[in-house]
Amino acid sequence: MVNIREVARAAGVSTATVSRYFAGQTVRNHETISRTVADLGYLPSPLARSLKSGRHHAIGVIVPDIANPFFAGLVKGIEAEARSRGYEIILGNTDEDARHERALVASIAQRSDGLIIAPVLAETSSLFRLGDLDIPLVLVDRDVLPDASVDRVLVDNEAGAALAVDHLVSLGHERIGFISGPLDSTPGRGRYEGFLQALRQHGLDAGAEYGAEYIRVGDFREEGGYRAMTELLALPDRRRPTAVFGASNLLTLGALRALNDHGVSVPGQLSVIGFDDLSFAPLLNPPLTVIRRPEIEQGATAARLLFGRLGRDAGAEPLPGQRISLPVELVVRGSTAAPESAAPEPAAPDSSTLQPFDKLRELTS
Amino acid sequence: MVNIREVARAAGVSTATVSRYFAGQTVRNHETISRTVADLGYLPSPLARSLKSGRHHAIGVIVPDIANPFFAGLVKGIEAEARSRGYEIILGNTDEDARHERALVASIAQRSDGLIIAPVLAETSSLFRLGDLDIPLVLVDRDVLPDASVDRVLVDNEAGAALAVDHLVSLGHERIGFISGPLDSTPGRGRYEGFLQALRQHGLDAGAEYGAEYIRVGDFREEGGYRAMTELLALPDRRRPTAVFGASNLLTLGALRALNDHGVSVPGQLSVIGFDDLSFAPLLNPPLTVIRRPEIEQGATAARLLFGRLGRDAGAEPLPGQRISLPVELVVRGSTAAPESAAPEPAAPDSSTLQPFDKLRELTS
DNA sequence: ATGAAAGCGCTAACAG
DNA sequence: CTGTTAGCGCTTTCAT
Repeated sequence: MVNIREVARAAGVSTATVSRYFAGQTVRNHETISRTVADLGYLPSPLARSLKSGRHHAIGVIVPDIANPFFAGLVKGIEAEARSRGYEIILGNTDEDARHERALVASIAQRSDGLIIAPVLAETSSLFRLGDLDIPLVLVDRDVLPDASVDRVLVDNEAGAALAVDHLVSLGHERIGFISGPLDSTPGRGRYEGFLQALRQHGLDAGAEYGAEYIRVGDFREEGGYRAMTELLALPDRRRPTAVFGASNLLTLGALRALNDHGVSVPGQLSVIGFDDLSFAPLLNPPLTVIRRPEIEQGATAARLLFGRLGRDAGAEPLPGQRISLPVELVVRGSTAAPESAAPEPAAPDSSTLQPFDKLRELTS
Repeated sequence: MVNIREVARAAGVSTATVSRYFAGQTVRNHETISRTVADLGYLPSPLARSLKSGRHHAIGVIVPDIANPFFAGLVKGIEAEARSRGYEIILGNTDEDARHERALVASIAQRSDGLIIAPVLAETSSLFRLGDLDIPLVLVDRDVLPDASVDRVLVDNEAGAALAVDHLVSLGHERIGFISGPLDSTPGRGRYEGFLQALRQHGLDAGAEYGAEYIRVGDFREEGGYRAMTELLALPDRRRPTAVFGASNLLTLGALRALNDHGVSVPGQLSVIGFDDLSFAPLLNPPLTVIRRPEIEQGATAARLLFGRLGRDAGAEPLPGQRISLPVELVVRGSTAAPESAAPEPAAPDSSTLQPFDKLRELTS
């Protein structure tokens, strides 16, 4: 690797002049230097520059699972925004593991100028001390800290859940199952609260009894969705829900799989709506009705927030932590419809309808 | 940021001793140093270390589209493997743009010890000079270079395509459409060749005429799949294919969307098989039969190959470029079945069958 | 406009 | 085992 000294020597100037040349300052031997640089194929070492300047020109991005389409989209949005400013992306995948996350944050924070992180779902107590970081931080998707000095990009989970309930109620549903995410995470909690509140607003029972029957709380994984749906299907026939709201894409996918396996037709026997759109949601069986949130935009927004802080002088007065809430929208596709009882021809449940639920008991025992 | 000098002073030793302490060498004042480091919260600067050692402890990963599930899985596999060795991942997203790719390679190569790249699909001439890089390189998924000194991790595209054809032929199909990727890319070309060869092996016509009718060549994007499928559907009824093989996940998804839009039932009127599995393929309408290749494993393999090179002494004799081909497998789900004509009751095509194709002409005009 | 020189934080001879 | 010192490649005063 050719360095600045060799260039300086070959061009007959000092290293300082070559450095100034690269800084865009006017130098006498512009031409000579330019040619020498090209001849030697010289490139300034980013490492040495960083050591001198104290800036890495890189930002860290830490997500729970890059293979989850939501986070992949998030990263894509961040990458584009960072790249356009000449910044590198250092990627970390926590696998939804708090210990792992702590290690990643420690390691990546040392090599970047700022961090965007979608924190692991876990008790607050087990969380790394984000406040200890000495670089700017932007939290995405999940809000885990009371610390006022970090930015956050979230979506209006309450409004999203309410949108889902409104939609189902307007179709005539009254027994609505809810497959919830963990309540100690903001998305999980927010969608849960939004669900209950919307239910009450529609004058539907949302008491403890309702919760015990129709609400299943789990993690955000597909397996949890499968299990929750299976449990809901196991309810006595007359009390089983006519619609189900899945609190995340994976949860909903799991529920769909359970429905498939148990031969329950959607939306014929049961309507399904999910939180989070997916590129392939229109191709699902049936096309999935969802609450959509803009994942790429969420990433881009987080990046812009971060660069806003990075651009400020070190001496400037500290910005208070911003909290940006992105809007969600209802996308109606084929998986939601009026409940059977509300159909024009209220066909008495025949054996083919009942069978899946009977079969179910064996499966869940 | 506290540095090594402050630690040395506080502990009453020289910086060299502190450095040795961190290198795991035996030092007299182990205890004192350990305590001082903890008190001051000292962490060695990776930047300074790298400048000194010449190693970044980071590898670059460049993919065409991180939001594509295949590449997301690939990155996940690489990340896990790198992380377990204490290496950082620097991520680049080319958006399938050769110019963009060149810039990314130039930028990322300067900040990492090795590169794993799934190259953009483009004419060879427009490719960056990978040979010019002075760090190890592993090519994944797509093979673009004659250069013998780089490693490659690919899958057996020919065998995969043959697997798909075998499956369709065994079901009784004889007019098989093929939605191909670009022929100037190895995956595109390989699957194309495999398709044709398998056809011939089954004694089916695979001449120029066949190609003109049943083979549609495009890019690897969903939109291309949609268009190709639309064109295939526009063929005169008696000559239209009874099955279609999509050369990539996006291509197949696009084809499925076209089929949906035109009201063609799958596999009733047309069987569909795709290259690349997807986590949600079982949930598609209908569950998609695919040729599966292991994306996470492909990423992990690429990373292992790269670290194999990184671990070698600079002086060691250069390893020849390895070429690892990972196996593919057929996963039969619901989107493939015997053709209509082979069904027990060969129902004469009625208007409902014809309609979509008639409607089609308007749409494609 | 330019060069000499100091220094970012660390490691590795070298001499003890 | 330990301290002194040079130096990784660059930028930036400080003079000139």
